[in-house]
Amino acid sequence: MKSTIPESGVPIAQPAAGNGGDRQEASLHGEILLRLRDYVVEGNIPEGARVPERQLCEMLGISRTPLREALKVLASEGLIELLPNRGARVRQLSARDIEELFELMAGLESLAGRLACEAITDEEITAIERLHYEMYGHYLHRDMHLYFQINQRIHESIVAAARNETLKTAYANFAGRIRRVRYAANFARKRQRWAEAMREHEAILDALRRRAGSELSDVLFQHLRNKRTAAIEHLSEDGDGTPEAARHGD
Amino acid sequence: MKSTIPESGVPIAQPAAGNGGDRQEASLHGEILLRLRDYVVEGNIPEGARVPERQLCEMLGISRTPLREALKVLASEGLIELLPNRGARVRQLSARDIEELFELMAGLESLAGRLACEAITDEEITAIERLHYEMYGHYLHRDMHLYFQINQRIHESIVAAARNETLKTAYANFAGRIRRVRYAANFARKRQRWAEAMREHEAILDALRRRAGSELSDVLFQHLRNKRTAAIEHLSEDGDGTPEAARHGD
DNA sequence: AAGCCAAAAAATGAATGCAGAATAACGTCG
DNA sequence: CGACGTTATTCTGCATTCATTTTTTGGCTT
Repeated sequence: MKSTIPESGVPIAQPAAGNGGDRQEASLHGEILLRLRDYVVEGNIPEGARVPERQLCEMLGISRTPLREALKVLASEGLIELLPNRGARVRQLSARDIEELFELMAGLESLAGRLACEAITDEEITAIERLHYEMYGHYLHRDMHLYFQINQRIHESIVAAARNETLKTAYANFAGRIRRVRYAANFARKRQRWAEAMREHEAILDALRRRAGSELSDVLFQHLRNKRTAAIEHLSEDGDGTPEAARHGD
Repeated sequence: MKSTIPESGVPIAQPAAGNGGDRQEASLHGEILLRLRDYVVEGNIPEGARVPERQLCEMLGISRTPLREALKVLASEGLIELLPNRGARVRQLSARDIEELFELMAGLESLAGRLACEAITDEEITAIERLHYEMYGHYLHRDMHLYFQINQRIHESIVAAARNETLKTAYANFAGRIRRVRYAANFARKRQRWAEAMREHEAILDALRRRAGSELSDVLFQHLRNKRTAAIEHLSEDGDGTPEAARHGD
């Protein structure tokens, strides 16, 4: 049997106690949607692999109807592809696709920064400052894993401070699409780039403190664009490997 | 009054010769999706109105299965709402929703401008200049309709020049969501605001010519933000509706 | 007559069934 | 022995059917 889906994990098919921050908790197709989305985003299905409906139905213990509804939605979100009469495949992102997504994310976060400057409270800035220093500590200790975790939280905080739910949703959507490669992108950072990123983060914080919207917008965009560049380089260097650098000890 | 959908028009239910620039032309649910999306975006269904599946099925001459798939997608696109066990409704945008969408559109177009500066050709700039002067003519003649038409094309040209299909798609998606109110937003422009918009457009063109990415990003954002403000003011002036306005198409 | 409860009708959500396409399996021919 | 054409199986796409939920309608009580 050429099961494209690893049956070992079985992260789906459980009651799924508390679902995430999305609507549609009640209906079955909504539940399925949330689980399938997570399942795909987490990378449980190899890229470009065929996703047989039958198998997923058994996995989820449901009929094909709600599953197919969920698949349509996932396709509209850009996570999977629906080939006519040939089923669903996990969307394979070309290098250009990834580049475009990074640009888009940079634009959205740049926008978030600009908006945040108009609405952010001193308390929120203080919170971000705390995160920043914590991140700096991880940087000094060369703890990439924790560093990226905090880094993520900082960027999320900025998006949250923009006070724009629509933006937040869109941001989350696109973030989901590139989540796999984003992982690689993070580890693409060499020492030098890492130091650079830290300096950029200080500039971000500085602009935020001064509520300098345009400036923050600019700095954020450049920061994320650099990240993108690093990611692209990394991807073209070695297809997928996450070598010794992946161990956060260093 | 039960039938929330005007049966007179019947713009759907035809062979639908050439469908638009989207994928999924082959499958039935894809076809349905395109038609339903247009149908909703064009404002054929009153806002907040219930959309009975049965009626749409008859209208489209299909069974409920593909229709429901299309509805799920439209919901994920934000055009309609799916209330559990209570059917689909055309999404009612609150003032805040509209504001958020305008901000988002401004951000996307601001991003487009920045990216465009890196890739745009002289020919494209010349084309936009031509559009600009044409628009200026309509401005002088106080021809709002043609003015807005050209205005739209200019903004589309900028998005196209960004060379980012993902951005373009996202832009189109959000544009669809606010298409109704956007029309109102255009006519919200009073004389004074109109002159201001013209000046801003010149600044946009100027920054574009110099390929000044950050600057163009800034100018575009402010330009669209002003537009937004005008729209919001306009909406709060005469509460809701503008049903007759929707007639004129674009 | 107004309000409320109950039963009927209709609509939604999900499962099953069926036709057509695509893939796999098989046998034949070169 | 390999390539190709044919058949069989699997899978997708849509329609139909079944089970709940909601909404309506009718009747009853106050």
